[in-house]
Amino acid sequence: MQNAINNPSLRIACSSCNLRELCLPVDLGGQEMERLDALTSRKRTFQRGDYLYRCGEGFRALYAIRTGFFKTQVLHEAGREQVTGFQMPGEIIGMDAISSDAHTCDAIALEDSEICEIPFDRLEALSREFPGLQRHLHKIMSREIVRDHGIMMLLGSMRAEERLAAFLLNLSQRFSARGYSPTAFNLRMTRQEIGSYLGLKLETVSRTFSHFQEHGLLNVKVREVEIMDMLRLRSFVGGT
Amino acid sequence: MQNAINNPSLRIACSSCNLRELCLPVDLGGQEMERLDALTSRKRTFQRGDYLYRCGEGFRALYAIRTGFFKTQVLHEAGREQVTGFQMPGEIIGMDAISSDAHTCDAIALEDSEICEIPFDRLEALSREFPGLQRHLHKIMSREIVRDHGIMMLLGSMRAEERLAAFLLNLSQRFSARGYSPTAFNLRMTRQEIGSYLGLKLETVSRTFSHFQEHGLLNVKVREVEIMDMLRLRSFVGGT
DNA sequence: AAATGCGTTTGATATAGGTCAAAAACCATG
DNA sequence: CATGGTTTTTGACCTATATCAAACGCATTT
Repeated sequence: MQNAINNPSLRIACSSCNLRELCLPVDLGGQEMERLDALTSRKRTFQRGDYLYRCGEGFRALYAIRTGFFKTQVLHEAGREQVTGFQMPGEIIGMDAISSDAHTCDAIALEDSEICEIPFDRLEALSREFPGLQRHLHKIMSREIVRDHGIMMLLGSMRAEERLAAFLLNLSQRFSARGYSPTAFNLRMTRQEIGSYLGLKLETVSRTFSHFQEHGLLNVKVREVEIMDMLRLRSFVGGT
Repeated sequence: MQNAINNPSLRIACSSCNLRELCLPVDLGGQEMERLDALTSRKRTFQRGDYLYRCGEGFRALYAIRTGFFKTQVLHEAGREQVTGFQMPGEIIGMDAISSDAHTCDAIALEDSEICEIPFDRLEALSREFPGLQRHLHKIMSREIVRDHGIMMLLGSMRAEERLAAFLLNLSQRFSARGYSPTAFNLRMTRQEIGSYLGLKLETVSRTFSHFQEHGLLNVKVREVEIMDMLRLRSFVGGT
């Protein structure tokens, strides 16, 4: 954990960040952008397995992912855990903690990653000055709510194949938005983690991958996924 | 649908609302409260089955429930629907719509109900002036995110009995916070709706109620529920 | 190269909850 | 208070997914 203020090499401004279009500064004007730069100067790096925050920790900041991959999970008694999301560059995490001033889930790096820390009180102050930023912050929180509703739909009323198809299409779309291939990517998470997220056991996830492969929808080689028939995969989710 | 501005009998100010402690104005100072009063003057009443808003409708306002009961649901293709929540007095709904300027779910009255409309642009303007209100709005949105994570946990990793127990305890706690009995209440929603919310079929919900009754945990008579053994019900959720 | 260890795949079997169907209870209306 | 429609309960049976178990693949260490 380094102090970025003393380490100029880690200072990457929002204004020059290549995730600008996906992250907090979307749609901001020049003056707003400058002020936001001042706010997000602190960067931190994480290795696979490191915690960005833990359930119960005090709330100070939101975090924008610059590079890498995280998962968030809520813990129930006795090791039962539920993965609530997988986050990738340009996404903001930590909003769960605002309501009680403490984090209500864990955030764990799935690979070596880098984040920008956004002190929340300063973000609030800035968003009082700039209505555009304020609205954007509200949109980010609202988007999280909408995303969660989608997962409820998935968990509450889809079969295993539909869930996995929806999951893969969601990843595909997010990779695509970041300039990566929508059809070939590799998974950063284990079958176990996918299963937890989708409300399935890891064996079911593995079997469903195999089914998809048998039916020519995908090529899967452990963590490497190639979508062969996007349309048919889509028809699974909306479909029959 | 009446215009409240022309109907003084419907003008109930936040400052004199008995839900003050649960709703938007919690922790606000005198001046903030007055300004909020001016903003929430429009009331609307709904009958059982009426839509407060529909998926796709443009976003204008958040809604505070004054009396009654609502459900929210997201629609999937071909009639498949997922109930995402049941809302009671003092709760704020509509935040899903901020992200895309359009509602992403339906909100439907489960009984005759009354709401306060809170125009969102004016709420944002006011919260730029009053940091206390701003933080409170953020907390409300964050609370929704945390709530959704709890439901994901429930849908992703609990068995039918645990789900229903968690559901009843949640209702109990919310009735209790509103000054009603935590042990005896009646359900405003059908078995079907409970099932949709909990990711179960209505028959399973009905059977699980019967099991609980056989084991002396509850007395159920269709919509009337009496919790007989709160501790044992709790141990179901955290439990075994 | 062998050994160790984690994650994945696959198979055989079990079970929680789904499905289908019918009866019973409840509710609104004439 | 009879009627028709909806909701709920209960039963019998079925299936999707879980569980248990073994083998396999791949990466890392010795």
